[in-house]
Amino acid sequence: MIKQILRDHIFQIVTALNLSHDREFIIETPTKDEFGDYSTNVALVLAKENKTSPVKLADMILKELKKSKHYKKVEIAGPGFINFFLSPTMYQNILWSIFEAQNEYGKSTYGNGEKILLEFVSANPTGPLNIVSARAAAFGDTLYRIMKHVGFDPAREFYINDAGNQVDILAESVELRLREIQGEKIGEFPYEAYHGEYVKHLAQKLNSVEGVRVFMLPEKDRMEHLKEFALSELLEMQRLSLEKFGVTFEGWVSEKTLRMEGVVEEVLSYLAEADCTYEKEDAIWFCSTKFGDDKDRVLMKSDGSITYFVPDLAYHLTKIQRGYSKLIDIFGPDHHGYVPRLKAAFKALNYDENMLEIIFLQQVNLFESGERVKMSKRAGKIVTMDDLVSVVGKDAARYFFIARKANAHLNFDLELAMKKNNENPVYYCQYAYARICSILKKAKKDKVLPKAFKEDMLAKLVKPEELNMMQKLAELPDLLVAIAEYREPHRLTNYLEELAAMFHRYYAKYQIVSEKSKDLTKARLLLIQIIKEVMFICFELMGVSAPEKM
RNA sequence: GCGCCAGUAGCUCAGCAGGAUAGAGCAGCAGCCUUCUAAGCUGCGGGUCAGGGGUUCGAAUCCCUUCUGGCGUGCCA
Repeated sequence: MIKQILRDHIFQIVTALNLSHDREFIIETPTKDEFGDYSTNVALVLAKENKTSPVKLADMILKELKKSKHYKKVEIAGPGFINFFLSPTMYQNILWSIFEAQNEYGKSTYGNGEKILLEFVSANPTGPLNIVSARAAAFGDTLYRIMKHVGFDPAREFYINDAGNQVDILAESVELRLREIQGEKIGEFPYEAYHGEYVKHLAQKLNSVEGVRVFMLPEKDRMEHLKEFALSELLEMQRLSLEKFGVTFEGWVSEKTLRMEGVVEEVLSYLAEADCTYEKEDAIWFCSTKFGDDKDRVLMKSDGSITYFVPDLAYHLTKIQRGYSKLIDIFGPDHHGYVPRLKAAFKALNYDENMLEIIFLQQVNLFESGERVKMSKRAGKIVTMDDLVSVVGKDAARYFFIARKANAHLNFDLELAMKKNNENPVYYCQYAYARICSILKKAKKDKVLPKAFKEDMLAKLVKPEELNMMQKLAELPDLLVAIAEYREPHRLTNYLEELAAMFHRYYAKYQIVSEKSKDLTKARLLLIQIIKEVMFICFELMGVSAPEKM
């Protein structure tokens, strides 16, 4: 916001001075206060192409900048940086515009309505969602919300792997448990089967509804029946877990349905037409190595069944057909090897491979009393998303998951997430919000809260802490754009923590409702009202609640 | 072996897209409630940005290389 104003101004000057300006310059907020509120490297960057020294060039630009009233001071520093010290009036104007924007603040048309498909979670419907899925859900959903806020047209999708091997094994696992319940000796439960308790629960449920009738069906029909039953149950369970987590999807796409629509054959024929398939050892292969993959991949196995890859590729093609220009897949850490073949297929079929963007989330390690919590999927010992949410709550879980950048391992400290003090960043931020609400409430009760805020009330805000907060508040729109563009939601939690810290410090140092000056009180109440609104937007974008009382 | 990701304070992590003397929180030590929520605030110490080379006015950031850790490398999904 402010950066854009400064950028435009500099650009105007550079053009007016007839300077060559091929290279990009930046506006940044310096780490040190003495370097101003903002600074630019424009003179450093453009010196060479204008055949002059950075300091001389900075001097030329500075002369023009000084003509403006927006700046309290502009100066040259170091090797040729130009530092800006903004006037309080400029900050006050911006603050007022934030107040007027209300919940619309930070919204923009940056994304130009570009249709973006975010696919995430897409877990196998063979068990409860685990914590990596939870991370994906929090990450994908927050990214969705932020992208939408800055003018993209994103959609969330969950791809259901309801066909194929894993599902067969699921059905078999349920059948075994069912036989067990009905008193049959099944011996040792097979190694590959699903060992989780939830399989027993499924079997119990089926038993209480249908009992032995299940086994009156012929084998083939019985397996279909079991599959259908288990899938719908588990899918519903997953959907509920996500809903409790505040995550919904615009679309649930079933692999089985895709297969029935004949897309598998289509994809095979496309690849064949592009002359990218061949037969070997009774299987049909895709020569993905021609397009950068490590090895060729099987499309149709020697037993005539299809690999996971084919319907998944078909699914991706439907995304393009539905008009999405960017396909973002959010994957867990165990899918690295899968990307080259997808990209290879895009190339083979003459689609721009850059349409496909993969974000990898690294694994999540749970820690309890400094000890890593061991999980084992086969033994059925996984900490599920529901477990986590019931222990630490939705707010802490969502917050912790987006607080780290995607491609870093996430050490999830369960105790920290449950703590209710300033060590826990979620509470730290929420507490700042609740404090503001409390002050506003009290001000209203004491009849010092103005009926309507007016812009000129802000003139009283000149303390450095106040100006710094205004600057921080003004950063949000640029930040949201950067988050959407670089797919880095974690920067929002950083921002919120910084803002909360600024407020807590301010609160400790200054009295907001003061008997001495009514005008100052009004100004400060307006300021915290705006902080509240901005914090609310942040919480909303993260899917974390903003409590008015704690 | 090959591929992907990571390595920043004792610990957990930021570092705004190449900028000025690298920042928080926690842990440690010392303080602050008769005052709008102490679920808070203030002060002090703490670094070979894994090592080495390169690119340039300038590198934690970009390139090369070595080391360490995690993950992947199915006719599983």
